[in-house]
Amino acid sequence: MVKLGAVRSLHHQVIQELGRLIVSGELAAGQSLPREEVLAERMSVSRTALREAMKVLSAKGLIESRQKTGTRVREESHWNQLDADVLAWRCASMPTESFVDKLVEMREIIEPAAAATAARRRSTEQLAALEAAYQAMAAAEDLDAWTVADLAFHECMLQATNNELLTSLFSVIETALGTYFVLSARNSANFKNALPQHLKVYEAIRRRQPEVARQAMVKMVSDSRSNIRKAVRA
Amino acid sequence: MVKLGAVRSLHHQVIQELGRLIVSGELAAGQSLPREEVLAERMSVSRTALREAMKVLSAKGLIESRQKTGTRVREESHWNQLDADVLAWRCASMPTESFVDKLVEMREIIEPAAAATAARRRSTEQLAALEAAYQAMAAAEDLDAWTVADLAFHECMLQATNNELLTSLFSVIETALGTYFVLSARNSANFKNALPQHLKVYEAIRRRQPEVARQAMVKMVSDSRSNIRKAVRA
DNA sequence: CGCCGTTTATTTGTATGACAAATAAGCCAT
DNA sequence: ATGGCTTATTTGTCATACAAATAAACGGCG
Repeated sequence: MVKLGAVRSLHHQVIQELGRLIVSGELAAGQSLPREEVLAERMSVSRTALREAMKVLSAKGLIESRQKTGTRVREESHWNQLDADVLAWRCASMPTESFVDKLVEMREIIEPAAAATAARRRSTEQLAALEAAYQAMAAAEDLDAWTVADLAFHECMLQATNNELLTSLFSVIETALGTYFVLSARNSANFKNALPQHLKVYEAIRRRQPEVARQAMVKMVSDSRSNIRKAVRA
Repeated sequence: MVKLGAVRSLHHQVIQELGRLIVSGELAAGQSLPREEVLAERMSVSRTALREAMKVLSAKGLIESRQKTGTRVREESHWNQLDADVLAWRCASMPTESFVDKLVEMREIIEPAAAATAARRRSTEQLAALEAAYQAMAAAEDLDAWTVADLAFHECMLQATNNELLTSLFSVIETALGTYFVLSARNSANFKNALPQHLKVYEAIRRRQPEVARQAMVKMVSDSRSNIRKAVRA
């Protein structure tokens, strides 16, 4: 997932570097950055590349530039917390339980509601896609295959809500949690434990039973929560 | 809310202009933009300013640039749907009922859950802030005062969840809905209708009763939904 | 004729230098 | 001490040149 060798471009590197520094707190809120010319030289890039990066960080709410005053790190409350990069930087810098709890909390709120909505709105095609994903999970022989199918299942379910905001939100949360999922899965010997629960969710969505789908999903998420917590602690 | 006269900067204008064009569909997905030099001249800005804008749009997932190939508009599924700008552009370009419904749906999912979480986690200070907001609503003499206090109430409640992801998500939804709220409020003669429901939510959070808070909020949101729908149709 | 490596042409990426615009801070006169 | 004026500093914008990547054209070879 994480492209290690692939250095996409200079300004991309700068975005990553500065973003990480800010989100991790090494550059505290309110603190002002060196002026562009100096910062550019210090990072060994041209002012052009630096500025392109700063515009992006600015769009993410991390910094704020004004003429004469310079560029300052903004308060945490102004950050685009739901931006994929910002989330990734947080995951990298605070692998504490508390942040994982917040991610899981989001999941607990979103997924059951999404399951219920999907049960109400899914089209025939969407149901077929969901079934295909389930079958792939059932047929999975190794952990990697199962993980791929699992993600596909959740993706299909979200698309079946026909609300792209919901889809987008969850994909963000999922990505962030992915960091820890890898860990949790590596440890679990029998990875197909959750299969029956996925079946329950699928069946409820097929039969258009929102409340049944919601309850099944509540259970599934709460189970996986304890797994993730165990993995993070370890 | 919307700064009409304030033209922040050139690249900011470019971001807005191109962003709007893409989200509205006037620049279709897959379509490739003119090359930078041409596009810059066509928009009467330097290539530098244009590029700074394009990097931001790229970060929002709207476009994708590659050497030799040029810059293309990305599929809708790659957009950062939860980005404040993207949402704003959507609100501006598709004032259809269906999008409002999606926003309201998000609200129906988030707010009750947030109320319940706040009832569990709120600190004494956060409760005090919530009460202050409620008192301001009760004391409001005109619509503007009430609107400000109303927003403050919801803001306080979300902060009381102590989950900044939740806070951030809702503030985005709220901003987007704000466009329509204005309309709905203008028409309602007795704007203080919702006051008793806010009291119920506040009381439940004070007494640390998650389920009561959730139910009260469910009711409040569903009431406001019908108001908004009426307003949008009008 | 068709395949495959090479060259070329085009487009984005990066660097540099110059100037415009805004504005905080210092200065000066009152 | 205060209010307006000047100045110095920093970001904002522009123009130009070159580097790097790579799709497309080319050309040699089986």
